Amino acid sequence: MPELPEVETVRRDLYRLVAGATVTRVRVLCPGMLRGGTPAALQRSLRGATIVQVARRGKVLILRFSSGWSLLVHFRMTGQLYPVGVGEPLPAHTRTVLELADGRRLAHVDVRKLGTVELVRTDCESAAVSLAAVGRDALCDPPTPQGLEQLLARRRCPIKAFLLDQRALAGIGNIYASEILARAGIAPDTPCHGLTAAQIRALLVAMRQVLTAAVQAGGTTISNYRTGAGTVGGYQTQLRVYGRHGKACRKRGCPGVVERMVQGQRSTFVCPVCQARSADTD
DNA sequence: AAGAAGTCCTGGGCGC
DNA sequence: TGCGCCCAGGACTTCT
Repeated sequence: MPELPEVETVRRDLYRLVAGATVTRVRVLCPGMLRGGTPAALQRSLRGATIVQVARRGKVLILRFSSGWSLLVHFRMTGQLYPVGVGEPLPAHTRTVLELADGRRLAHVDVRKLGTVELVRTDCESAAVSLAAVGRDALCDPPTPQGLEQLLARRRCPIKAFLLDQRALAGIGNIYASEILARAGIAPDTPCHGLTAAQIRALLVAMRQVLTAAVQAGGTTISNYRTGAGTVGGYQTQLRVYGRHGKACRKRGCPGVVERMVQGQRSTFVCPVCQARSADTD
């Protein structure tokens, strides 16, 4: 479940490992995952081109090529992207392969095929389908407390649902939404418009702290996330609530036991002590 | 118009 | 041992 810290880790690894590499051939093994393009168009646009930049917006990874084309990769649940060494076999569930001039292959692996790959001209990136509903980046371009307050005042949905909505704030998924709310001490089902100014400031601080620490740790590996170097992340050992139902809250001195609840068909993990609903938010 | 619910997809875990 | 069921959840579509 790659979210912002995982995609950022992949971005940094790929920049280090494949920037400057030249594509000699593109193999599309699962055409159904392509968005707005054909295997032939990928071949025409990327063959002979050099990877010049690796960027990210929200959870979307952007490979920019010297030919003036960009490849937008969304990992959804199980996507991975990493170079495979010369002579090594392609991993199971490889969906797209960029063969490189030095013999390595940049493999796009996705067990569940929920991810997407979109070819778009670099000068028209903002018009891409993959970026159409992507708002400002939660890590690199967060709103001010006043700006967030204005956004939240208009929304009546639970704050957890707001954090998962990529149109407002891009990059946060189910794991980090739980973690950010735990750190901020906010109950996930608090209606957006019921948050106090102090809670909104705490939310922004928690968001920055959690996302920054997760990027530093190389992301969270719960099931099959891999970094751009093919290794596992390290943030799973620092998770405060996610996946820890029945275990003690990790906040120092807190006697709470983490609970699991279902909200919008998604698991949410919460410490009932740190994240107690205040009486006036109902 | 906003929010809720359904859909896609497949490996792994679980119960019988 | 093996079968079948259900779960994981990001984003899109459809419904209310």
